[in-house]
Amino acid sequence: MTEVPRLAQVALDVPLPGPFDYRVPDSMAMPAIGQRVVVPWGKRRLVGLVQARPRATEFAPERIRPILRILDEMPALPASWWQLVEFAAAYYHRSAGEIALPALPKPLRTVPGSRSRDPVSRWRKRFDAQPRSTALRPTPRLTDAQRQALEAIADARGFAPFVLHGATGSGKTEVYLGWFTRVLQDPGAQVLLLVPEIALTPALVALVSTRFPQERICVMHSGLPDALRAAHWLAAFEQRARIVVGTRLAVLTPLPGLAAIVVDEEHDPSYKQQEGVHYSARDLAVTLASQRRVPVVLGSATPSLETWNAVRRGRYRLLGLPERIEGAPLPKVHVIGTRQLNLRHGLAPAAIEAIAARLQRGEQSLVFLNRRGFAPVLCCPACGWLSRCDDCTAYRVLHRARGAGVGPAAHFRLICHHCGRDARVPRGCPDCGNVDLQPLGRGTQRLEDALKELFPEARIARVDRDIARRRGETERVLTAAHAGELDILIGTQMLAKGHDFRRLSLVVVVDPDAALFAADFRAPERLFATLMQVAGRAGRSGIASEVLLQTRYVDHPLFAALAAHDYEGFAARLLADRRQAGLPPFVHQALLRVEARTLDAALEFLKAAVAESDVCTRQLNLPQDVLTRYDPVPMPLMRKAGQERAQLLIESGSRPALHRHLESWITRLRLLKPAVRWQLEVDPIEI
DNA sequence: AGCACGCCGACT
DNA sequence: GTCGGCGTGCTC
Repeated sequence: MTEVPRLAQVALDVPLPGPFDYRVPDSMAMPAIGQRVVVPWGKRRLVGLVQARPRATEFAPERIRPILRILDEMPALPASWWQLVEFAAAYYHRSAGEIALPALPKPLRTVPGSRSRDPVSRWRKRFDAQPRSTALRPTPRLTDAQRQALEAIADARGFAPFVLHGATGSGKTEVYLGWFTRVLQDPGAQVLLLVPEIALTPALVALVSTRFPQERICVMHSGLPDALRAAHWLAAFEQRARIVVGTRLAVLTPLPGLAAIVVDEEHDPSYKQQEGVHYSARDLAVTLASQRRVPVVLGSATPSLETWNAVRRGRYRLLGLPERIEGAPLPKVHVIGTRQLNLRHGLAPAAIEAIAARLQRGEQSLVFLNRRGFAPVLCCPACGWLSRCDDCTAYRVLHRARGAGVGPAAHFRLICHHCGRDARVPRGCPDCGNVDLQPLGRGTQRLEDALKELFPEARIARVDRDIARRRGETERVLTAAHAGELDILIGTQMLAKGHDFRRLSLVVVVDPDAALFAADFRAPERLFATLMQVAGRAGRSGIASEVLLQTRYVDHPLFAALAAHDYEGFAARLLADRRQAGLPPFVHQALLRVEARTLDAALEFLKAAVAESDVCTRQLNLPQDVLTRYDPVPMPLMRKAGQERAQLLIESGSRPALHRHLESWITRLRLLKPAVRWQLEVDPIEI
């Protein structure tokens, strides 16, 4: 410890423990905590955030470098924001800088060039110049259940977590909006609404702005251009925007007036960040609510088992919306066993008839297949060759190339969905030369061809990630669908969320079976949620509607629960299974993931990590059985983009014990300095 | 993560 | 002879 006058600890987005000590030059005013600064970092300069102002340092004083500049065109970030950042840093075992800086809009975390002058006031003007909505839409009459839920939430004071459980079409959104109306009567109040996907924000923002015509809505998601995102972020921070709608990253928006939080579709896996720090925005939203002492509503038709377990234990309060509004009945679900059937292009005769009937009646059908491309794999019937990816442990998927024709003239590519490598289809089998290569299985493109052949007169469109890559195309298709200009929609889960197609009265689910027997223990939970969601697209305007589910496993309990619209029964079963098997939410997990050039190197590192873990357990005096550590194993997708991957799972019934172990483990792992890339993930959702 | 330094293969 | 491959070391 050396006393150094005028010190600042700065959080930086670098994968080192941090924060880092810097000297404040005599000529410079002491920066406030939460202020942005430019500091030297090796040969580079970085933007950082002042995290603390200590009196002494453990770092060799002669190596301490000076802060170069204070960026003070906007106020310092508030302590309430730092509190969440610091919680996340501790919980996910990363430095505060790795949480805080990526949460800032890009222009605020990059060193400003010498000629960029005062973008902040430009952003202010830009946001404030946005027109407000003029079309005021009145609040619809609430059902009794909606009103009861709303009263319960609006009566709550301080931290109060609610689960709003209601089928698609039961009017959860109206409850959120009713709550916001009350909260925003306080002129200083701000509300935060999290949604799982960018695609869902435009419709929601439109709805919210007609309900709150006097407000400008702050939209926060990664699809916004940098400057626009900065303008919105700043408006929220400076309380010029009182309503924030956004995806997971919006949870880290500084909101000084925060008074209400909603996480819509809280079960959705996209709340878990899958790059950088793998945080769960839903979990952080609940923490944020508790830190700020405000109510939080988690809405879903199929709450996650973590959330449902918290309801069962009395930690979250359950509010139910038992029926759809406007008396729209839930669709009738029929499970069709396909083993004994003669399928045409993968479709059961009953499904084809049902689509034909909809065409006749001028109603819409949705055919759901959660697999994009033409066929999942290309094979050689003569020698058994399969279109494997050279760089991944996966098959390349046969895709019809963009703009190419249909039928035999179409030209195809082989694309790996994991690394993106894209190759032309070989003229003949690379192993035996056979020119008659066959696509195996079917994806949405092939299904689209089949439906066009079966129903040449129908207006058919497809929605999946390949379509979404074309600018504005998804929007175009969805608008056409809403306007009733389409008869048959084919799509992946992109189509399952949020949309309200008025004339849709049939959903056909093609081949959901792969997820039934997946290695991931969360697969059934996810499949149930997806199928509930896609089934919920049908009959929202009150037309009698049905869901036809094609499967080889008619007796699977998941389908029985789905047909009975019985989330609670299904959740109870899954929870019982999880408890029995010792899986989350009854244990807490962390995963050490490693990437290396060879699998041996990866496994070697994990073996060393196991030894270090033993040392930690001994040093911390943790009881022998409080932690369970599994053997290092190659990851399900063993090789990705040429990197071999392996992982080590560690779990405990005690979160504090797990976290104490992780904290000291990580310190020791850093000292191993291996030539592999590793990362610790807390609460992994895919194992 | 970047960005340097450093020591071995095919090329203007 | 060098341009550049990525191994490994460092950053308050």
